[in-house]
Amino acid sequence: MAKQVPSAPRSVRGSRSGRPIMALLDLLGRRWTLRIVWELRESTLTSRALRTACDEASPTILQTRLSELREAGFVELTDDGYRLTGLGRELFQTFTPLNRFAERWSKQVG
Amino acid sequence: MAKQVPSAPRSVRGSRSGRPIMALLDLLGRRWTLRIVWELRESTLTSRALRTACDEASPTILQTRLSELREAGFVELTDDGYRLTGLGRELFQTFTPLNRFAERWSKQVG
DNA sequence: GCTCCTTGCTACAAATACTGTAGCGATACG
DNA sequence: CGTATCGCTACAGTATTTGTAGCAAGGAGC
Repeated sequence: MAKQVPSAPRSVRGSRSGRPIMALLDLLGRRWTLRIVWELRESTLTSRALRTACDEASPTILQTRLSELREAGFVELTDDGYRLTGLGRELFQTFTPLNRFAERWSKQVG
Repeated sequence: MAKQVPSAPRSVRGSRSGRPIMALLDLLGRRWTLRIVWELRESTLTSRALRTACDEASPTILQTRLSELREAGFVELTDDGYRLTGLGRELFQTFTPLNRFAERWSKQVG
C-alpha cells in the first residue's frame, strides 16, 4: 500500500495530530528527500544529473521522492529538468542555518 | 550490517564527499530522527514518554535513533530521561524557521 | 525512413530498514 | 516478597530501498 504524500492538514504517518510541521517532518524524513532538495538548491537538474549528484541513488526511489516533492509543491519539472519551485526555495532557505550548524558540528564532534 | 552513525568528517551513506551537511542530512533523513528531536525540544522525556509522544513508534527503532543521536552528540540520557544537549538545542533552533514554513505551506498547498 | 543519443520513468528481485509484540535485567516502592 | 517503572533487546512479519535492467518518447544526424 502506498503511503500518502503528506500535504499539510491531513493525517500523516507517525502522527494523527494533523499539525503541518508533522507532515513536513514526515516528508523530509524519508530517505533522499533532504538530499534532493539540497542538490536542486542552485541549479535545474535532469533526472540523470540528479542521480549523479545523489551518488547514483536508485532511480526508483528518486522518482518516488520527486513525485512526492512535486505533489507537495516543492519541486517542478520543466523542459530543462527538475528545479525547486518558489515554495521549494523558501523551504531550502530554512536549511541555510542547518548548513552552518553542520560545519560547527563537524568541528565539535568530528 | 549496521549503518554508521554519521559523525561529520567520515564517509557516509549516500555521500563520499565527507561534507558535514551530507552527514547531517543523512542522519536527519532517517525515520523518526527529526520527530525525536522535535519532541525533545522543550522537555526531558523518558523512553516510554518519548514513545507515547511519537505515536507509539516501535521501541526498536526509537532506541536505534536515540543511540545515533547520542553518538552524534545531540541527545543525552540523564536520570530524568532523554533530553537535547546544548548542541542538540542548537540543531533544534535551525528548525524554528521550518515550523513557520510548515504553517505557510499548509495554507498554500493544503 | 533509419540509427544513436538522451530524456523521464518503471519492473522486479534481492537486500535492508522498520514495525509490533513480547520480554529481559536493573532499580525502586510497597 | 509482589508490583511497578526504567532503558533496552529479540524476533518474526512487513514495508521500504537498492541495484540492474529496460521501457516509450523526443531530438540530431544521416
